[in-house]
Amino acid sequence: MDCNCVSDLLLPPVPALWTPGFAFPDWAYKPESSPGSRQIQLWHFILELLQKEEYHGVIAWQGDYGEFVIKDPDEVARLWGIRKCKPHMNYDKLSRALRYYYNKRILHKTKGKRFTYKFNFSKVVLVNYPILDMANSPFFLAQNHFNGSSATPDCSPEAIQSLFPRLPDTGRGGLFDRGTTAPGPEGDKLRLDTFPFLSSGAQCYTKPPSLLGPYPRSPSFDYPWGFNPYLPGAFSLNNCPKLPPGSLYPSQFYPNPLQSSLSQLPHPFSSLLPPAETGAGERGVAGQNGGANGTAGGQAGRICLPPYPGSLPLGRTDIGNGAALSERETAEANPPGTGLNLGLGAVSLGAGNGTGQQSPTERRGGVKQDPESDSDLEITDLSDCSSENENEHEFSIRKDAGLGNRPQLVLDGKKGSVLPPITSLPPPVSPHPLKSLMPINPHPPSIPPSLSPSMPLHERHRETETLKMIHS
DNA sequence: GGCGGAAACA
DNA sequence: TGTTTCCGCC
Repeated sequence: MDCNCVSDLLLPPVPALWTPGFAFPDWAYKPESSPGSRQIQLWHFILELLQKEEYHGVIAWQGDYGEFVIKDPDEVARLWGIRKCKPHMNYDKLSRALRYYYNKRILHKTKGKRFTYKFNFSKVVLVNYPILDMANSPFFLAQNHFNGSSATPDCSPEAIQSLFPRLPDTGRGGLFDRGTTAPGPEGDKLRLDTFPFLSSGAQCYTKPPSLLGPYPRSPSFDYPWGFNPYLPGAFSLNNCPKLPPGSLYPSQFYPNPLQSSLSQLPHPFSSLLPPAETGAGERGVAGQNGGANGTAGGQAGRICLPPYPGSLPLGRTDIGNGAALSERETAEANPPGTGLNLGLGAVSLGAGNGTGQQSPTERRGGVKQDPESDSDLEITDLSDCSSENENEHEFSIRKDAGLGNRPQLVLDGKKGSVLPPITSLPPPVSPHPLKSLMPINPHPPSIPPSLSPSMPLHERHRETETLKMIHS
């Protein structure tokens, strides 16, 4: 018998990149960091409850940033038990599981306050999040605030390294190049050979080319942390927990996304910026300076836009610039199926929908909330629980209503992007990712025929000399 | 209530 | 690996 328990039902029916609302992206289910398991983890379940207004009676943010109080421990335990098909779950067991997070520094207890815990968001985000978006994550940026001091989050190379355990340890093979420069802001550089998508030959860029259109992914890189930056939405802001407008999260904890530039980050992320980086508007210009060889002044780790002057419909993927686009603008710039809108999606919070909300008490009857809901938080009755993963299919092409019945690519149990219609795919024009940054149908360059590469060199030279004479 | 050890489990 | 279960201790 199928398990009507929520272990399957709660998984987003579509890649979270596409899921509107304050849904957690795929990484929240940790398929990468928990190989072989797509089961929801407790900390994420807690976050889910916290983001649902209807559960504010049982659990809610309270006190310092990241701090929450379990108002109804039994109910939270019951919900968790439902989710995990553990009918005998209770708060004692749940709290033991929460204590398990202490060591992992995902959570810690607020001493002196009953049933009160506090998230270490920097850890939560870091563990699951690619480094660049993490840098732009309001959770991460707000870490300073909720630490209750001006202390910076632990961004030491050791800390970063510890968060990417699959990478080789620090040192020559580590995340950071050390030893060649003195300690300090310039002392430890993210190694570009560890992040091939940051250096990629002669130039550098901030966008995974997949966001700009398909291209032949060859040669393929090995991404040691299991995160492929070329996967759709890998760098998308939509791929990180969204700031629900008017939501559970006090607005003062979330800086204006326009201010959420890397420059706000402490070392070592600040070193990722080109010098004198001030605003998103100048990003492209700065990018031209640093785009020539992937370094700036011999320093590694600069991130810059390619020196392509044309506007790119990048939507929200621009670091520090993405929020400048409204959802509508984003949607218009990247209509579905173009292959350009990967990682984009409407964002709204369930808390604001004002319709169809059920209290936890109402849910106890096992009535599933809004079947059309994108939310993965749909608590159902335990009575049909039999197994946890019977409905999981590791390899499949599935159709989901939310995607207009377009087939969704599912590889190795990991949901991928929606396959755009074949007709929408631009021709694979270049094996090099950067080439995809160029317009698909660029205007023919207005260069004199003498500079045409098809002309033999000596003829070109002669033509050039002729032109010089004419000009003089 | 809160903590952590330990064993079991999937 | 991430819990779940049990337990003794504070």
